[in-house]
Amino acid sequence: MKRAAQAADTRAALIEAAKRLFATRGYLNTKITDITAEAGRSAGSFYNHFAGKEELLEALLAEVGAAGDREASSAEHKADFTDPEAIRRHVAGYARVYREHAATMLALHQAALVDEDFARTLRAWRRTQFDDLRDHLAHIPDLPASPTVTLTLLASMFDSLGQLWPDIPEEEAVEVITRFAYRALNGRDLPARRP
Amino acid sequence: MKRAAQAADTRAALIEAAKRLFATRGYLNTKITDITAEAGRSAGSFYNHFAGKEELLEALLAEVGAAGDREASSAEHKADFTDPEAIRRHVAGYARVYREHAATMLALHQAALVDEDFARTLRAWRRTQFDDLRDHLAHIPDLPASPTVTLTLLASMFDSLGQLWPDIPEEEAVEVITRFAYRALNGRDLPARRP
DNA sequence: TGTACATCAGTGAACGCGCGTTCACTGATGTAC
DNA sequence: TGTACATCAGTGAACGCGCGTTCACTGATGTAC
Repeated sequence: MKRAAQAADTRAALIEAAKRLFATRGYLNTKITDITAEAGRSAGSFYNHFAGKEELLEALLAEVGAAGDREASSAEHKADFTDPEAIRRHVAGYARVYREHAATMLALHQAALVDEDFARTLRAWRRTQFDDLRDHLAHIPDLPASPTVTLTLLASMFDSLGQLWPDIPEEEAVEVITRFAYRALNGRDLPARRP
Repeated sequence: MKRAAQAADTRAALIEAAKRLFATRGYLNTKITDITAEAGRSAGSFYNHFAGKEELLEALLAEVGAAGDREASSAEHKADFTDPEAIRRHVAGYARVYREHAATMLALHQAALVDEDFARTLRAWRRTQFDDLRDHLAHIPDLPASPTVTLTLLASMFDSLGQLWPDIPEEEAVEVITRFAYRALNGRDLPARRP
């Protein structure tokens, strides 16, 4: 079975090359021949594995989706955002997925700008994220705004992880966003952390 | 002077057409021939006025820059973010510029993804915005994080205006973001508003 | 185990589409006298 | 004011570049007998 292994190697090499290039130049600026060159294969080889750049991105998204599912099922998922620890765990989980899949997330955002299919995919992910978070706001007595609007602002704070990292160590970024979010949601400062 | 007027007309028509298309399809999805068609001119006419799509975008940015300058000099610009009114005015000013130039801002963000020059322009704008805001944090006794990090998160909240609007009336969006920001910065709820 | 043939991953030159850009042309406006 | 020429905005067909995609070919791996 050397042939199948060879094919799998090439496919993996293309995917890794694409991630590297997406991370540095971005999805839109990366040509298919850039990917094959970076992977050390010929241009034509690409089409043995993917119908186009879109299909490659879908393969990357499948990886993230699988990781996200594992994430969701593993953590027992404290569900009350009046508890700072619940916020912290969420932000940390988000940070982990982000760190491991930054290139893919960036690529998805860029692809969504020019491709309606990926725009739909991105909206669907957002919706999933929102539905998960919505329950966690239930116990907060005095939200700063309606749940939906609060979620929008909360999500944009979570997204700023991408701007903080890697300028700032991950743990610190998580801590800062947690504190920011806790204050905004609950209208008071974070209580001192239990050790 | 009919000729100069004619040329100015066409230039204006191209700019307006571009704004409409940038707002609906985005900058990256808009072809030069789309713009000329929308403006009711021939393809070649475009190059009498702009060297390319980039130069047209720069013309749009010049408009926004001029508006922003007027903004900055007109408001006397309360400068202490322990005062909710100071936050509110800032957010409102930002909202006004955003409403009037949403298409241009969107186009700039998209252009920055594929064009290093526009990426620099965008970073420079961000820096200007930051420098303005930095002073306003000086009187806050207990910031949620270092000034720079706080600014990053604050800016991303200001940016969520673009996601709220126009789903939500501008005044309400301003109010919500103000409250969110006040809580996050000062660690307590917004005092009741003086009438 | 050996031979003959089939299959398949990979190659890279060639093809062709989409779109930015050019350019010879038109007709209207401006200028010289 | 009138005539002859110059200039300029606009036109749209044609050109050509960049890049995605194809395809005939190669050589290695797999299969049949």
